[in-house]
Amino acid sequence: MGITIYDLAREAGVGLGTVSRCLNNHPSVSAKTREKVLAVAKRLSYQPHAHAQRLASRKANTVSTIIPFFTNYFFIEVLQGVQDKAAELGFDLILYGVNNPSQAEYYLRRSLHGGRVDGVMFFSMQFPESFVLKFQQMKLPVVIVDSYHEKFDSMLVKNHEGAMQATRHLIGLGHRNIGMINASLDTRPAKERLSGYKKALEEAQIPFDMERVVITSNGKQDGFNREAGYESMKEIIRRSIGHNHISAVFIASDVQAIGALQAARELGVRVPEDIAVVGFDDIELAQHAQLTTVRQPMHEMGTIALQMLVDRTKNPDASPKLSTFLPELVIRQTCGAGGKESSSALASRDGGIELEPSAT
Amino acid sequence: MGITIYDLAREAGVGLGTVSRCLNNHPSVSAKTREKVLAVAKRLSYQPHAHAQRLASRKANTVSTIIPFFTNYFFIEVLQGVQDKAAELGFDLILYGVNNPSQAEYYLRRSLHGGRVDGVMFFSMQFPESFVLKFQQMKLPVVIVDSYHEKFDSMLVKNHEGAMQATRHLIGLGHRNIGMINASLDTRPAKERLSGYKKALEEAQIPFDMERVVITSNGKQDGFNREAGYESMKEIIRRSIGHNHISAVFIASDVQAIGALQAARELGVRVPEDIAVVGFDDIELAQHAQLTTVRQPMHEMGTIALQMLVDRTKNPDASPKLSTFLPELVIRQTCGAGGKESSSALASRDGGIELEPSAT
DNA sequence: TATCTTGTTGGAAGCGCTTCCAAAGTTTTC
DNA sequence: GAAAACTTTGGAAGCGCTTCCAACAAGATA
Repeated sequence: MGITIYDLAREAGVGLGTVSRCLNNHPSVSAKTREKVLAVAKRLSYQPHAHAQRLASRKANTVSTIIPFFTNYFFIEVLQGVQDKAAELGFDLILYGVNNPSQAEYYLRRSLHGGRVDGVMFFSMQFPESFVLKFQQMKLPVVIVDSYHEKFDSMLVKNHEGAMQATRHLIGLGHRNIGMINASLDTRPAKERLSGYKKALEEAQIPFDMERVVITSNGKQDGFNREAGYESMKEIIRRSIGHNHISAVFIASDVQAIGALQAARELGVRVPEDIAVVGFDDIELAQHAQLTTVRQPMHEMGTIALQMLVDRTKNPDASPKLSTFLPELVIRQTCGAGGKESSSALASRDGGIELEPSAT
Repeated sequence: MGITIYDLAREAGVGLGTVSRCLNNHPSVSAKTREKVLAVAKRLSYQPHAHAQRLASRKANTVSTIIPFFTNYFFIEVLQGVQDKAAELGFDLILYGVNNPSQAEYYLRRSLHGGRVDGVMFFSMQFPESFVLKFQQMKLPVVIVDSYHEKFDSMLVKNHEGAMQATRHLIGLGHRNIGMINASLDTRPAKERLSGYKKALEEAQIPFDMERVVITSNGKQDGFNREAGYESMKEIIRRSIGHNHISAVFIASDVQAIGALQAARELGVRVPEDIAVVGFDDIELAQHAQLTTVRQPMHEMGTIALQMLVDRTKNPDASPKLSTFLPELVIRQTCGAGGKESSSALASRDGGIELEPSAT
């Protein structure tokens, strides 16, 4: 069916190896020959057979992305970054959407064997210990995004610092009774965001009160979903009645915050007048809801994650790197600070790449 | 590195071909031999090398999905369906996110050559004529989702009918002055949804007035975005002042409707008391916004689209099929009909698969 | 001029699998 | 009991490429 390098070789009057070398920019061909071969390739609109290349070269030029519930807006935006970078480098992206842990393992196995991919990007989940050794033995690169494992390259947002910024901001606006809506503490982000919240309170010598922290981890995504936010906000408002008045909430994710705003609206509680709200993530929706939030540079995280993975293939034995991002507060209206729309604040990547996890 | 079928053959004491046949469920092996070989394969935890298989069998077991702006919620939900079905059939999914037409062509070319994929799913865009012949010559299956081309399998939602349902519903609630917020009329859905809106008015003998149709096709996604909805709603409300009072709007997509609701809120216009709203799509958010809308069965569309593509690979010469879906009205609160939350109305797939485009 | 480099080139081997063909084994038929 | 028919098997060929090695050409060196 297609044109092969044999055709090119015949047509250009050169040998088989020479054609391959021309096509792959191998140094040891004369400029003249290269030109001739490339011209012929162009004329016949030759396209290499991907699988043959991959079989012979033992490189897949493909990475897999293992992503939980990929309707979650955070992943989508990170994935867009990954996709853009992959396109730039000529990589293909295999998408493995995961609905439960056993599925994740299936896809890990699928990625591990069969030379299908050169590396795996593993998102936001605890990397299963039972696979650690296997990946190391196979020397198959892994980048863990939004989670951490000491044996692999990881990429994290400084949740603790982000949560501190958010809480400090509320404190700065004069709030003292600040609640938090969180998700399941089994997840790293929830834990870290809680600790940042605490820390900021402590700094300001406001006593921490677990009564003001509401966690609804119903159903999917460990509680990082709109319904959970909705329920939690109702609970916060309920608890807030009377003496224990809560005038502000820090919410662990924007999706939850969207639900929370809805709840407030339904109960006739005004935001920010009656209760100020700060979220976390800066998903696309946040801007429209005028939600003050902590921005994670999602697109950028995606591009860098792919780059890390590719770098790792070239340098498999270096020790694992941790790349951290410092998120940035984006002030809009739900906090009551009234920023109409903060200047296009882009989170800056902090500190570059470190060898060991930072204090987070 | 890995275990090959040679290892299996040696270990099981059978020939090379026999191993391959066992692994592929070829009928002509005795049950005994098959069992023996499979046992060995399991013991050595053999995994076939994907690229070798693909090279030898000339099947990629992979499809590519070419999707515009894949942060759009509609695509994400369809994609989830595709992904689920792909997992079930053991297919890999290559994701090609597109930001402009030339990129789409690049990915089409990439899909076309090199045996990379067995087929292409092309989403929501006009399939470029310059590629029609190429795909036909290569006999590479294409399924066009949410758009249409006579030469390929296509999958469409009956936008016209959906829009009629939405508009009729508003009429049924007593509204006479019904506006519409639409996106660029260069797109098929916008055109069809407008025509359904018109038709329903006509049925009820309400004169159609172009003054009541607002189109903001600023920027991306041909106007199917939140900002456009926001602006359009402001415009609708502006135009609505005085004699020309508009008491209801049909909005061409949920993302726009989300923006529109925001605009209404900001201007102090109550929904549904002052203005009733019906959207289109039923994205995840719609439920939470209590948006009455027209449900597209997105997940199901995805699974069926993949199935169509796979079927087509087995039967390349049959004439192109058109599969249409009848969307279904989901009544929530923004229309004022007060459905607390309609029973989990699932859109039903209508009429199955037809050979020629229906009247749409 | 003879020898050594260096730069280029052709093509065999091999990546791990599928598939085809011929051969061997088994059962059926007359 | 021999021929015919079917079942099962082994292994060569080939998928389209990369890579290695040997070979050759052309300068450089003495």
